[in-house]
Amino acid sequence: MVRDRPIPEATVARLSLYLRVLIDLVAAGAVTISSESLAEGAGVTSAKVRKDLSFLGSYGTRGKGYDVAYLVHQIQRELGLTQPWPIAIVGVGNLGQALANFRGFGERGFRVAVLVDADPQKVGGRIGDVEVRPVGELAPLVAEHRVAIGVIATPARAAQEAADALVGAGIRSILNFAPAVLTAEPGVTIRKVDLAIELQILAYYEQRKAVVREVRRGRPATTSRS
Amino acid sequence: MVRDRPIPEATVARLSLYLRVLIDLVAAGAVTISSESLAEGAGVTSAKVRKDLSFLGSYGTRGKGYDVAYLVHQIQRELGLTQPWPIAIVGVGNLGQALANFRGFGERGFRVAVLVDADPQKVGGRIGDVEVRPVGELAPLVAEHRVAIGVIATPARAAQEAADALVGAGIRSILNFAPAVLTAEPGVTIRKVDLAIELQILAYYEQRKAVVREVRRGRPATTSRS
DNA sequence: CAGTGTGAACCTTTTCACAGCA
DNA sequence: TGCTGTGAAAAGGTTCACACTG
Repeated sequence: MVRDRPIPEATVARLSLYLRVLIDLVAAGAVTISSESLAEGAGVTSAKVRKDLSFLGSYGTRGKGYDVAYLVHQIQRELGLTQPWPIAIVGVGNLGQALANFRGFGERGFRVAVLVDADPQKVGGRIGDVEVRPVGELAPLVAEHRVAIGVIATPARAAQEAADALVGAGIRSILNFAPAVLTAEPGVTIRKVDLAIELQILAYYEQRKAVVREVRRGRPATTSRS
Repeated sequence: MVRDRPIPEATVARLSLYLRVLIDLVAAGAVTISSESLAEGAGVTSAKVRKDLSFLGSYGTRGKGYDVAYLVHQIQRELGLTQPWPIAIVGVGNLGQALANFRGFGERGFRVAVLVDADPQKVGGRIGDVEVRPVGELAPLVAEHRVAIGVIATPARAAQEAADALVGAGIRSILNFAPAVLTAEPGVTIRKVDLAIELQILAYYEQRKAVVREVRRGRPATTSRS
């Protein structure tokens, strides 16, 4: 059963992370794990782990830790990963191909079921055992494969069109990799991953580090606001 | 000058987003913009825009809005984007190639200066005008091109090794695309982008939507906690 | 008077610290 | 005794609402 109260988004993201660590632990033969060890494996604090897991219910044993296999099961159930999700990718350029080939998806509950591209040159090609089809065929393909999640891997200028096509095909959950802000009717969830933004955040902190180094080297620290 | 107080990370991420919108506006010939319009273009609220921009100082004009060109300049300066950052990518598989070819980087202040791969088969290949070199040559290449930011696009099992190589080459800021938790000495910043996690978050909400639809269709709502 | 700049309220998330249980 | 589960406190981020100004 799914809980009435939704789990905080920050926790959902980490549950996914714990799942990865736990699956490795199962493979390594571990039977139980403490919040401390799981935290170390996931790169977070143990208090966070315990609080996060408490949203699933009380599955730990005081004094011992958590049963690894059971925890994997509970997290998968909560995240809706009991069966693989078929996904559709719009845009088979470099990024689309990388995503279609990404083994991490298969290992973590997703299956690339549909690939479409607006470029007729790309139609007919194959990635793995999936053939690239024209965008126009999206709706029947989505229906046929019962796709519920779409991924946009087009250039920015084609992204809104791709989103419209996905929504038109009945998809209500979209992951957008194009650097563009997309709009859709209420009820459609759009998440974005902006690769350049991630780099820019890094550059911001790198720049700060450089300044700190410079200040340490003997320059007076500035206190002014401009 | 860089502010003594760091800007909140959430704000840094959005500044980057505003920048993209503003650059488009400059191209379109806009001279001033209100927080309202910028908010619409970036997909956020106007209060957020104003609060975010206030971290840069008071660059708006009451009653009119912000000078677009000046704002672009200020954000670039704050984010450290006044000159392009040379970056190094470790791993030239599907994802590494996609990243190396990603035009968004070039447009947003980054330049792929170094590409390395552990696979001798891949060494010698070219992506754009950059040749793929062996991982062993990372240190001199990083020094030569003054690279300060590294990107890991290897499979998970090779990611820690890639991180060690980058740190050994003097890099202190790393963006990790491999689904693995990496460790490095203090002073090294590691950010991660986990493509599968993003999909899993989406799947979680999609699953919840499905449950809500089912409940609406006549099933009694559950109130139990398990 | 349109639209910025910003305290204050509010909400979310993290951290703390310890009671309670195996 | 060791480790979970969780209230309570703290920190971080968002939204509100309005004084202020060009």
